[in-house]
This record gives sequence, structure tokens and C-alpha cells, in this order.
Amino acid sequence: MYGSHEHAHCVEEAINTASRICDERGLRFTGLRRRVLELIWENHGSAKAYDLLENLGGDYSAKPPTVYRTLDFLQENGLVHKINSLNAYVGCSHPLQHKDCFFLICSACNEVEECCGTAMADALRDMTAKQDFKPDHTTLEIEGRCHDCQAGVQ
Amino acid sequence: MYGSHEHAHCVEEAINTASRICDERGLRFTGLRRRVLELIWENHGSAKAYDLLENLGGDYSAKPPTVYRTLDFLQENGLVHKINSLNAYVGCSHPLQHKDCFFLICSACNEVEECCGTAMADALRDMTAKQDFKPDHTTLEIEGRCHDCQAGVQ
DNA sequence: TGAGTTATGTAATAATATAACATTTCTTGG
DNA sequence: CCAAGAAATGTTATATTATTACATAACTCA
Ligand SMILES: [Zn+2]
Ligand SMILES: [Zn+2]
Ligand SMILES: [Zn+2]
Ligand SMILES: [Zn+2]
Repeated sequence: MYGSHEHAHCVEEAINTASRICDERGLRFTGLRRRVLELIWENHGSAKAYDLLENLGGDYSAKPPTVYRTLDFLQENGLVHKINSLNAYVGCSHPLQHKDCFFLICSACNEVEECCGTAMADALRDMTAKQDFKPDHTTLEIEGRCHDCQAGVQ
Repeated sequence: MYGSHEHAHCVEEAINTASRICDERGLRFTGLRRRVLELIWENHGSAKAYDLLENLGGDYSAKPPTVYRTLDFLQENGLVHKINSLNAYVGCSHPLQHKDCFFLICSACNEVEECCGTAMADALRDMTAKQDFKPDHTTLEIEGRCHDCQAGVQ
């Protein structure tokens, strides 16, 4: 639960990082892409495509392909992840730096925490090696209760 | 790859097991439920809801709620799993016996193998415990190439 | 500048899933 | 057996999520 922290800071930092990454890669961090990424970061949970669509009034002509194309760009460049079990999107909390991340999804406060533990990655690698399976992409999403949301629930 | 094995046997066995489980639990394994489970098992990959719908001609009036309700029943009773990354459904290969299963999805032959390794389950438990997160449900889906589909691909 | 590329706009539609209510089928106590 | 009541299925409509195809606009760089 991040209820009380100064959240504008997270958004700002995420945007700055994204901007830097795009610069480094020669990608265009357009107004639309910036705005969508801001909207995604404006809570610590996940954002649904059609909610983003609704919130993209003003300058941006908001139709589904606009949002999905932007989400594609952000995902391809590691700035956003899709949460398959929710059909929703979260900002990547450490772009460029990770491989094999997974997500802790709190069903009480709806926050999504992204984790990159080598222990999990190792276990996954061992397991797939044992089956002689060559993994390309892993979806690991754990739904439950975060630390702060366990109070009084046992 | 199960290309050459006598697949009718798998279907039959899955149906028999499901029938037994429903009997034991006082659940009704109706014609519709049996037929949907058969269709799901008729390949080793996964089945999409609307494909099931198409294949449910004949006796069954095939409209979306018919299929989704049946899938709900089968999932609730552990006979079928949903693969979130594919929006598709697979028969459970060991109903009743498992907890914490995960899926190896071959993007070449489309087969889905269900695995229940305690090593993975342990790693997951350690990881979530470390974060003080209480997991309720885990989605773990690994897309890649199965043993038989790696030939000639490096 | 202007030709080529990349990004965005727009309309239509596909794919996945659920809500709400009617009807049928099954079960079970009387 | 027979009528509640419960469970399952039928039916219509609609919600939600995502893509295709083609038009226009903005940017790049020679
Ligand atoms: Zn990430
Ligand atoms: Zn929480
Ligand atoms: Zn299973
Ligand atoms: Zn394969």
C-alpha cells in the first residue's frame, strides 16, 4: 500500500527514465506516448486499455487503435508490462535492468508489485531444463494479499 | 509432440476420471459437460471458447453462455484450467491431485504440458514469504519450444 | 524542399466474456 | 407418483477487449 506517499514523484521519475531510454535508442517519446505512460503510472495498480482511452480526452483523439498501438510501443521497449490475468497494463518499475520478472497482485488494494528475483528465475530455468523445454517468455502473476492488506484478515 | 500416439485413449481416460470425480462429489456430469470436456481433450493443445461453441452443434444449443458456464463448472471442479496468456482452456492432466501447477506452452506445436513440481512451488512460497505476500492463486505460463520442436532450430 | 519513414486518425469489425431473464430437467420429500 | 424447489440449460442482448485496413499528419534527412 502506497496510500500516503507522494505519488507524483513516481510518475515523474518513470517519465524521466522513459524519456532517457527513448533518447538513447533513437525512439520518439511523443506526447501521446508520454501521456499514456503517465496515465498508467498515475496509480500503483494496473490500468485497463479502455480506461486509458477514456482518460485521453483533450489533445488526443482517443480511439482503440491509438491506445493499443501506444501500449505496444511501450511494451516492446520494456516500459510497460501486460498483466494477462487482469487484461491490464502496469508500468515497468525498472526498465532495461530486468529479465524474468513476476508480479504480486493484491486483490484488496489492487496494487501490483513487480519483482525480479534470481531465485525464481533459477528455479524456472532448472525446471524447464529438466523438461528440455526452451522458454521464450514467462507469465508469472501471483494474486493474493499484500503485507498491508493482511491486517485483520488473518 | 504427441503426433503419433493413440490419442482417443487420452480423451477416454480424461472423461472417465471426470465422471468418477463428479460421482464422488455428487455433481452432475451432464451430456453438455461431457461433450465440452471431450472437445477440449481432443487435442493436446488448448481450446478457445468460441471454437468449442462452433463444434457444439447437434444436440446442444450453442450460444456463448452455454460454453462459458460449462467452462466455469469444469474449472471450479478442477477438470480444466484457463491459460490466461492464450485466452484458452486445457484439460487438467491430474485432477484432484495437484496444487500449484504451471504450464509449458510450445509455440511450434501448440501443445500445453501441465507440470506440478514441488521445486517451483517451494521457490514461489519462499519468494512470496520474503515479501510478506499471501498468495491465493498463481498464474505461471511459460511459452517456448518443447523438446520435439527444438530440432533444427538450434 | 520533398521523398521516404514513422506516427496518428478513423471507421469498421473481430474476439472474448457476461448480465438478465425464461424454460427445461432433475431431485426429493410427501 | 407428484408437486415443489433446485440445478441446468436456453435465449437475447450487451459489455469488454483487441485488431484490420486504409487515410492523413508529422518527422527525418538527403
Ligand atoms: Zn519490468
Ligand atoms: Zn494490498
Ligand atoms: Zn491441473
Ligand atoms: Zn512443440
